[in-house]
Amino acid sequence: MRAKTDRAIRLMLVDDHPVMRAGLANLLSGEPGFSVVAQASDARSALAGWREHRPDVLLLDISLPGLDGIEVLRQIKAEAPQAHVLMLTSSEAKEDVRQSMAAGAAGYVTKNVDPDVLFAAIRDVFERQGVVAQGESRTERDDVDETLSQREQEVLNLVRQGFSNGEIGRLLGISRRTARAHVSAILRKLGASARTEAVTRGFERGILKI
Amino acid sequence: MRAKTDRAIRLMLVDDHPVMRAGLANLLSGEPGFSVVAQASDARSALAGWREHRPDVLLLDISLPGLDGIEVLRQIKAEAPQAHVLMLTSSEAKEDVRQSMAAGAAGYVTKNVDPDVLFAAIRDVFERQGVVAQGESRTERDDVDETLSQREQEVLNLVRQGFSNGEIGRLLGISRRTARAHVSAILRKLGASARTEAVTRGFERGILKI
DNA sequence: AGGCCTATTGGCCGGGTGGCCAATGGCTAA
DNA sequence: TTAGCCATTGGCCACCCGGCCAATAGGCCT
Repeated sequence: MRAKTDRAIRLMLVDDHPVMRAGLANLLSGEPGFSVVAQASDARSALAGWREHRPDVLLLDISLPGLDGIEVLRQIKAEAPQAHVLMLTSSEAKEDVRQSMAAGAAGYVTKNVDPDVLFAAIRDVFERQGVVAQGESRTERDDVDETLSQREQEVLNLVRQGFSNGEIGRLLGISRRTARAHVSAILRKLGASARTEAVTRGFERGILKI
Repeated sequence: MRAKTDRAIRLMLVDDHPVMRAGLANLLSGEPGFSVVAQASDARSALAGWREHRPDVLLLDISLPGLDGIEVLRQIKAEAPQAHVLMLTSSEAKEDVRQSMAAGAAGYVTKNVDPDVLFAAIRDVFERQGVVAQGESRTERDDVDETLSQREQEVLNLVRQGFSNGEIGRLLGISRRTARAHVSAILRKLGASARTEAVTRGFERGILKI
């Protein structure tokens, strides 16, 4: 089932949890065909390490100190569109999946899949390129996925801070009425009956981050 | 630095991420003095496995499908108060630390510590018993820690769902005015200026869970 | 016993909320 | 080009919010 070359697949791991990184490195090193050539725990060193080692496949976590993992992905794809990046994260939020795929991830695997699935995903990403093995999600809901516009996300981030419509208007340089219109759109799209519930939905869907 | 006995410390791992579990098991097995005797990925099998194997130290994650890891901890301490349980989780929320320690955890280690620290924590928990190696937290804030009362948490959980004070009153069988009083207390304790912000703070502090 | 926290309830009131009506211009996918 | 979404703005209006005033009662710690 493997490609023609028998060189091990050169991997780089990026995860902000040393325990997870060490465990993963151990796990992958024990699997024939894989070779962990670099590791990083934050965005800056992830980019530096990737440029230096140019791994065959980059395993990228989303929650990182400093820059977002997705932001790292964007930068890497910007300078090397053919890069193979496999998102490996705990986040089951649709929003993260959506953004990752939009940013050019070769795959998206949650940490609640079996190691075998991860191995297979890595091989697939390396050889064929593609594959979105997403794993079971227990928090996922099958809501209609109404995406918030840029402006609406901006407004939601002010709503979560407790700002009133008037304040939001002032902060964004628009009228109070317009802020209200955005909030109404947010409520409709998130299926919320009040701004308070909209904030909750925002967190649940991964639109808002802690 | 080790105890008098040279038997390996018998460990049980509970984490809902197979990748993390496998990695941890690998990592710990490679370290002399540790022996992983059992693993579990959910609350039910965690309790069953613990009863069967009675490990020297239980490494317990908090986010689990079904019951909370803290709930598992409570049940275990209820039937075996001398049990050594080391919380090993990604959560840096004060609330989780507080509840874990209150429930009798022997230690609390976040996954963003180095493996060596984890090893040391396990040994300490086993031998001396105690130790709260908590690791750096990047989201942690140095707020005053005003704890919400039971009733207030109950109210906050209704607030997050978008209920009005009147509805909360009806749902809890109290007057609208009383619900308001609780909300006011919540706002004061969380340093929020509006219920919307209170919800955000709730998520940030780990009082509310996604 | 006195102090402090919690839970409970009341009224007054300025300001905020969100649904409904309706309108404009820009941009994009079909 | 036509349809649809997006961002923008306006008024009307019933209802909700949260601060401030004040009060009663139980529990717990000193």
